[in-house]
Amino acid sequence: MLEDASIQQRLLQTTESLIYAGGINATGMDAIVKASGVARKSIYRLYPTKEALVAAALRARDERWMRWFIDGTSSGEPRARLLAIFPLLRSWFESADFRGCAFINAAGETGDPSSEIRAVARLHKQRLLGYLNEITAACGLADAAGVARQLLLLIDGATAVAMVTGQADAADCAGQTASMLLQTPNAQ
Amino acid sequence: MLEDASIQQRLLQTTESLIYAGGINATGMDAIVKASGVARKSIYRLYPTKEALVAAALRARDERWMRWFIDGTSSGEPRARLLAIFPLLRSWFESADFRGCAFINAAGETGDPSSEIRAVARLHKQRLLGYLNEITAACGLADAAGVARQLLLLIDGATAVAMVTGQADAADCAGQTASMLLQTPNAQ
DNA sequence: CCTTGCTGAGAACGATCATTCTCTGTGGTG
DNA sequence: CACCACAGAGAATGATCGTTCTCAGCAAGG
Repeated sequence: MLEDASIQQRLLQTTESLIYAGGINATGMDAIVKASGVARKSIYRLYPTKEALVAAALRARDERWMRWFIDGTSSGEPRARLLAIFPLLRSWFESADFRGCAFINAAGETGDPSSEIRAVARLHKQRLLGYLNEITAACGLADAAGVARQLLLLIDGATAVAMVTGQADAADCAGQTASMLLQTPNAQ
Repeated sequence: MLEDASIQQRLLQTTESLIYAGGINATGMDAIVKASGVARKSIYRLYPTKEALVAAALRARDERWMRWFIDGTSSGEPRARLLAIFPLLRSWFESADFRGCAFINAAGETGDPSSEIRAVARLHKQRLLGYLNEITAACGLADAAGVARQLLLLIDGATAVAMVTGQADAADCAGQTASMLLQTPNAQ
């Protein structure tokens, strides 16, 4: 028997990329079964419903995305780490399968605010904000929490604009804005 | 006979609010027929397919939203108009049926980049950017076009964050960032 | 060997999807 | 009055949805 973890990872990975590429509602269980090679019965034993499967796939994406984001912004002095965010985003925007923020897309597609999917999206933004807070605090900024929130706006704004318009240089624009924020008397 | 415009407006208005509240794919034609009181046959005579109907409803929302946005930012001197954007956004975020930017949501739900829906979303962002450009140009900023793009990022970022987290004060955060942008030596 | 439990493959289910069709007015124009 | 195009209501259609069920194969434990 293949280990449990293997089949589960394969299922979550397939689900994640299918719903990221085509949307949640437009992705049927048939497609997930066919693309992942995991049997329907196994899927429903692991997750009681499609919504639970999608939520789990989004949680897996959260882990992967945050790891990618942290890896790309963890070297150098704090200020350089902060400004490294935006070239990193640009490389993401330029990748062939870029389709915006999976969590904003998922939340936008989900009507019910108390849905598990919305909860995962909220958690992702909280985690991202928490990490941004670490960096701004390390920069010694007077209002580290406030600047972190501003950075979150710039990141999500650039991601949304790049998704809708296809212009990857939205990342550069956000980066310019961020460097202005660091030049204000905000710095300690 | 009720005028053509009346039934068409009623249809588009109903479609718009249903898909804004529940998403495109989750909103069935049955629901649109029932909520609008417009017969199926009439809908399909006006629009050949659901996608065309949704695109038309989004175009109608574009007009309505832009009018609302321009109305709320058209009085006073240019700089005041610019800063009036963010309280206006906040009032939107606080409204009961706020669900983020309808165009980002729609684009995020639509996999095909060449879809008509994506085209409407692109057009909306272009129109918004064009209007922001008018304001920044009226402010006499050195890099009016660049600041307009930054404002667009802040607006979309605040809208996305407010949608996911439910925190309406994302608008205040974006407003603080915008007023910093105006204090930099960017001003002419 | 036999049982037990999980696998993949796929059939079956009722519900709902977008779309087309039929039927019954109904209001305006000749 | 007769005609015609469109209105609303809803039935029919074939496809697809999420979910459950069946069945054969295979690995591990007694």
